[in-house]
Amino acid sequence: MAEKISLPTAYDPAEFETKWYRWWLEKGFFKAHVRPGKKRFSIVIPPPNVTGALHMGHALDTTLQDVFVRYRRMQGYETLWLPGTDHASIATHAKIEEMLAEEGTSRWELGREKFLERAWAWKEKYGHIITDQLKRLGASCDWSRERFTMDEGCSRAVTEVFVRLYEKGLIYRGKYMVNFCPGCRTVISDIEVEHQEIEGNLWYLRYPLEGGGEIQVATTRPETMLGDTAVAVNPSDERYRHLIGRFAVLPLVGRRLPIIGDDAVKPDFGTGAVKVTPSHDPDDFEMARRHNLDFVTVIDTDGKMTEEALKYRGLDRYEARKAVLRDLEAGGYLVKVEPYRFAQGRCHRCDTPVEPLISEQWFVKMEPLKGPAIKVVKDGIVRFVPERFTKVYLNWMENVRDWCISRQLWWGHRIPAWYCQNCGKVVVAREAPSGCPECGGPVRQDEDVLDTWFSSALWPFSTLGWPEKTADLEYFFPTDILVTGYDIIFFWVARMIFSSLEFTGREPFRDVLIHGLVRDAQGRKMSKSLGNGIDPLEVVEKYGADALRISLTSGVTMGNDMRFYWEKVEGSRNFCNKLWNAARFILMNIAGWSPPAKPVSPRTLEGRWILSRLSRTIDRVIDAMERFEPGEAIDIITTFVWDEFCDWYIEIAKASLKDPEASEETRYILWKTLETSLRLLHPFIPFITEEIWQALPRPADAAADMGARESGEIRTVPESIMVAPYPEKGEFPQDEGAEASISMVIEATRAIRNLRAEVSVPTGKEVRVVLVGDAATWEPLLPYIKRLAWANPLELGKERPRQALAAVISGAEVYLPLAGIVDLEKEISRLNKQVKSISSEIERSRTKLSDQAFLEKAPAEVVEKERAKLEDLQGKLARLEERLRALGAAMPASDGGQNGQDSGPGGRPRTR
RNA sequence: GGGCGAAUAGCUCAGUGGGAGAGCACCUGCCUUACACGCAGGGGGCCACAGGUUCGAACCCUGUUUCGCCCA
Repeated sequence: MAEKISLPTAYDPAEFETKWYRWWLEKGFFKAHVRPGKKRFSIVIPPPNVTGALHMGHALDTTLQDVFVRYRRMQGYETLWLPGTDHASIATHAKIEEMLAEEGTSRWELGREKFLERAWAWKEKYGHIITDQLKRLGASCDWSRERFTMDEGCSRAVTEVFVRLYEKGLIYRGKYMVNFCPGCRTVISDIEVEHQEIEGNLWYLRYPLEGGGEIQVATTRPETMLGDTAVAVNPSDERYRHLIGRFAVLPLVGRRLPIIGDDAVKPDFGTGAVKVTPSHDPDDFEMARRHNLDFVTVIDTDGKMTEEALKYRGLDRYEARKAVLRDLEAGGYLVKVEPYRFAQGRCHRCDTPVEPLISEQWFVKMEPLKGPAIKVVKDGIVRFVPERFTKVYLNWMENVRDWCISRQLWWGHRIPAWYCQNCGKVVVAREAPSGCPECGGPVRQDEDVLDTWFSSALWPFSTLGWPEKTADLEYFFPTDILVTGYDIIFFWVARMIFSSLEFTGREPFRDVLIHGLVRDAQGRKMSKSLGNGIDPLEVVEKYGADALRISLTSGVTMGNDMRFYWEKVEGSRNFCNKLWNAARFILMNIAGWSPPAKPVSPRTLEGRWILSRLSRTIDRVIDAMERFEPGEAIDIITTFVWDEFCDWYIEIAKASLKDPEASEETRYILWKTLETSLRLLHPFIPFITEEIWQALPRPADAAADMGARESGEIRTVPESIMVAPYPEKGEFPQDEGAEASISMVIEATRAIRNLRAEVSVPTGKEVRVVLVGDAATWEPLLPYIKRLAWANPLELGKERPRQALAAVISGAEVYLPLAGIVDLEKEISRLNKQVKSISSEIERSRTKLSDQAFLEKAPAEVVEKERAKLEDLQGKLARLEERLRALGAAMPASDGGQNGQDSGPGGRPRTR
């Protein structure tokens, strides 16, 4: 065994990933500059929660963004990817409160000021964790522009927006039915309520009528009966119509309840008569306003019963339910209980059942804002990719209700409203007023903060300096694309659109790329409670960031969910290893060689072929990228690199390198194809491509080859692949002749390899092969086939060896002569099998070509293709049958046309 | 109740009008000095079902079934 120099034969991403990231940062390649007049590409990151840790969703979102960012940057766009984090009001609040609870204290005990100190300390300590994790993935963000939703600039934008909306009458304060989450201890907006079907009960209650009789009502929430102020029926309901205008008496309480008629009552629900609790049900709230009913609040914001609940006061709402039911039953008011499925509203964040309550809150009036937000999408100025999400967006926007923006929390942007302690005047202002402008009395600021999404709605322009007219805003806004998951279209995307239109007069971005969720291998959502989440950093450590990036993009369709599989990561890593080893092979063979300054036009067949294939690959990749289909783009490149470059070109090149005539060109082609493939791949797998690219030799005058392609701008030699130009269409010539020839080489090689496998001739072992075909056509191809099929000697013969295995290909036959060991019977049956399958294909093709309608209506090129196919098949069949005859086989009862050559395309249809 | 998506090889998924594909898994043979994280070869599919449009349908239309998601 010859000594082997111990080169790293397998690729080890841990060796270089962090090194290159640090270097890119040092070099300032991520930094964007305002260059008026230059084409630019900008994008803002969906800011992850400061408190969070990176999960697969972030990894997917980040990878997709980085792919587009690096692609455009290489294409010469001045590219800004603005990073940052979100203060995540409720989520952070919960974390801090949890921490305080562990210390045995609470936010109430600490007070607002101290609480905020703790929160900021937490943010300073942990806020960079998630951004550091993004760096591990290779995110090429401009970190010099990193923002935080509660930093000074963003906070100023928030105040400005609030004040302007208030002054325009688009923000108002009022007492309405809102969703209160007893778990988070704050009001939440409509979209933060998740409706969940649960198995509950429907209780039938008997309410005595004044003046005798009774009326039965059904409810899923008996404890709220303490707050009833009416009983309602549908006015067209014959059963109850006569009762409208009379009164019922509320059990346990004794209140007089008017019986009213309202169309909102569904006659088929329960008994058709419903109790009306205006303070604790949104529908009842509306009904109460229509009928001027009283409001009695029996549940407070802790989820406990109020004074109005009389003897039940202080009880938790579910305890109260038990107590009320017990008393109702004791009083004979409970008629029956039925199991009943209904939708319960739960808090998006903590899953606690929300409590509908009447409360004074701040709202954004949506009616005037929604029109432009609908128009900009309908007009195609903002486009959703995939397109189907347009409908989701429009449907929501068209039915949007006013947005409750105040939250009973401390961590966040405090509402810029002050109340006069004397006259009660409300002052909304950019700066804290020193006193009441009306009466000079002392003022106190509103205790509440704003919904987290209020600030993130401004993200694309607040981060660029709005409301100032900054150079960044001028140059980089509107941004180009937004990449995010379908789960936050309403929370975030929609709100950015109307906010941006209102305050900048422009759309915040042009294309909204919506991706799906990363699920676990069983298709379940990854979640903390299930414990089925996969830490992206663990994947990076085991397989490298590049492998993770491939497995998150490859074969994935925008908008569809995907599953995470370790096997897929492994396969992705295997591709990296393949690329690595191809590079090793090439580097070994071009050691000491310098690439020429100018592109070389290849003269060898294989050189013309691979550049042609490369050229087609570039076309397809660019098309896929422009259609926002990165999953398709990466597959196109990997297939080219693995299946064409490595499996065929490099194998051919092993011989060409030894040929003095071809070796110089072969080195060039190896280098050029690798170098171009690396640039194609860079947006997807930045680390390994940089590592290899840096090891490649550069042309003496690289600018001539790779730079200076944009008129008016002379580029210096790129220092890094990330600022090297992305391959362009038309960069390499396409050569149909070379492609056709190499296709023949491949077909012949495969046919021979099949025959070898048929008789277990091991790979690499040389055997004699005879090829029968047109000499002028095949002669130049023989050297390739000889090597690739280990066919030696490979004879271009006229004689067909009898003792041989045969295969028929387009325009030739190949024979594997094996004197004495060919089992004639077996060979005949093998060939007969092929006759059968070809015959049936011929049959199908003929039927098609004899169909007058097809000939007339199908496009000429389709018909022509079909004719060529039939001709090829018939040629193959004729030669197969000839072979069978030569072997002395009885002709099979094949119907494929013994005179294949005679029955031309479109020949008379055969009937049977 | 309304809307959307999915249904294609054992598994995970590509494929939007013209010869059913990939990766993994499986079977056979190879450590052919770039790569065993590999090479060569192979098996495997009434493209959910029923209609329709079309010369031609996995693909377009209608309906049905199953699963999932969103909205109310």
